[in-house]
Amino acid sequence: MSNASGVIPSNAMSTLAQQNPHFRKRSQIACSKCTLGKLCLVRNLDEDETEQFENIVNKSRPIHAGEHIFRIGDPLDCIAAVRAGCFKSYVIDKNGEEHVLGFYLPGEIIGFDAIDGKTHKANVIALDTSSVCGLSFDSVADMARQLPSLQEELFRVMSAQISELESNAADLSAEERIARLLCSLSTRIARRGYSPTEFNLSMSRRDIASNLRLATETISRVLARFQSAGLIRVNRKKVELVDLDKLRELAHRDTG
Amino acid sequence: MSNASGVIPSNAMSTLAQQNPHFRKRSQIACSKCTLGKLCLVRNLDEDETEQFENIVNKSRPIHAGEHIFRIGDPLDCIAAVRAGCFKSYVIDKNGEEHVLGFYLPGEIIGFDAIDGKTHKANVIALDTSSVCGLSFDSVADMARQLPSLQEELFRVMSAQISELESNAADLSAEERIARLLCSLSTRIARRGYSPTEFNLSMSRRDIASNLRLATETISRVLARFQSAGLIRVNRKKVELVDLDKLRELAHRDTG
DNA sequence: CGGCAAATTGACTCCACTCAAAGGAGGTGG
DNA sequence: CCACCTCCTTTGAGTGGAGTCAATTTGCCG
Repeated sequence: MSNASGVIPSNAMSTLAQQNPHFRKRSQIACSKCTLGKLCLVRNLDEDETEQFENIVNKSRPIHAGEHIFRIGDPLDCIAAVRAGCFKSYVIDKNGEEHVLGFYLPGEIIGFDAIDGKTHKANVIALDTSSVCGLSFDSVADMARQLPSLQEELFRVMSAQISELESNAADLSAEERIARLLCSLSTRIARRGYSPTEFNLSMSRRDIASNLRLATETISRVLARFQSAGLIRVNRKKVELVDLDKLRELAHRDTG
Repeated sequence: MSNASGVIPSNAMSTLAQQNPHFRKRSQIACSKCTLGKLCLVRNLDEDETEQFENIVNKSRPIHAGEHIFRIGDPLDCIAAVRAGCFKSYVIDKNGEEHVLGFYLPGEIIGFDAIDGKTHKANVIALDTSSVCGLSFDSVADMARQLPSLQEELFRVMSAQISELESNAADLSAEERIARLLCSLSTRIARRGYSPTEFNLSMSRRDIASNLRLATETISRVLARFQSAGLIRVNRKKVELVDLDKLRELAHRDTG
């Protein structure tokens, strides 16, 4: 499947964060007052530092489901911190097949893969109505040299992404992979104070399948199997994790 | 398979880079005179900066095949830059199965996954007689705040690792995965000035299989198939890439 | 209501795994 | 130096989990 609909070729995109329409400077909501609170890069910054940080943040306008914020080849103007909604990153292989690399929830940073080579290596598209904060990477790096705890946080988040990707490389069965994704979403959603056992799957079955290297039909079948085993209850996009412990057990094959 | 042979439990390991026997300060070979030259983190440092950098580097003694330099749970004293030889990183899952996360060649940095959580997330073992430079991560980070090009290089290398891991997540056939590994090794070996078409596989078939999420037998079979197709010539650890172009074609399914 | 895409369900296929066994290669001890 | 042992690798035969193909159902939106 190709993403047909007359998309803007990436080289038509602007090359500066300030010019990218998604990341234009807007009426600010101070980082210190952001609902994400301590989930973002400002985690360990004190009041003064947070204020400093706010100066390099561009809040975006609302982004509608289906809108791209990055495309492969875009120059690394900025990385993005998800404020609300949900994104997926993906590439298209030479057979025209889409491959979903990952999902991004509020508080997570998109674009670390773009630092090497200074161009984005994946397309990133909103799955829900969303918003992001754009961060000029150069400015963040500059500021990180002044603020040790910002640099530390950057290294930490990148390191966590490396760990996460390494552990995703494991050779798991379809059930294990799906259990793992459900648990991962649960944890990440819970961090923001929402229910860890009841949430919406913003992504389609096809997106899940692509991300987990499975067929769409397998997702349906395994979710049905989980449901009849009493592990979850699922209806379209709504899932309830009935037996989170057992799901976690299924998911965590690692760490001997 | 479990790694039996009376290994030192990780908590018996020392907690400071200076105490870790692998990374004791030794007779220095200056970074500026290192055979790796511009492959290491000092890539973009000028003469003075390189000299400064040398002060935080601990060269290791020779490390024999089968020796560990990190174990899961070890505190993040230092990360390691491979000087010579070859390493693999791996975890043991709860079934006692080893899973190989990656291979490391000279010039590559081991341990970025340890920054988050400040403990190593994988075991790292030498596959050949090897040596490494130990870098106290805290010192590197401190210095990165003084030297913009060091900071840039750190971000760049971590970013590259994220990209690499993302692209490894693709759903490839056994042939594609093996072709990709061969091409990857070829490129990384060529960077150091050695032949891109003739080299040694330091790792066993089993290690390759584990890393690529395949069975050992599949590695043998596919290599045999590649050989009879005239793509490679292989004898035990020795491989010659006869038709590198066709291998690359097989490997690069990505980037549409 | 009608049209379309997403999701589900069923039947069959195939790639890679498992099980099994036979060759090498390298190391050790007598 | 050779016999022996062990581990790694290769090769063969059969199995199974997930994919493919196809048909149907469901939900969504104009």
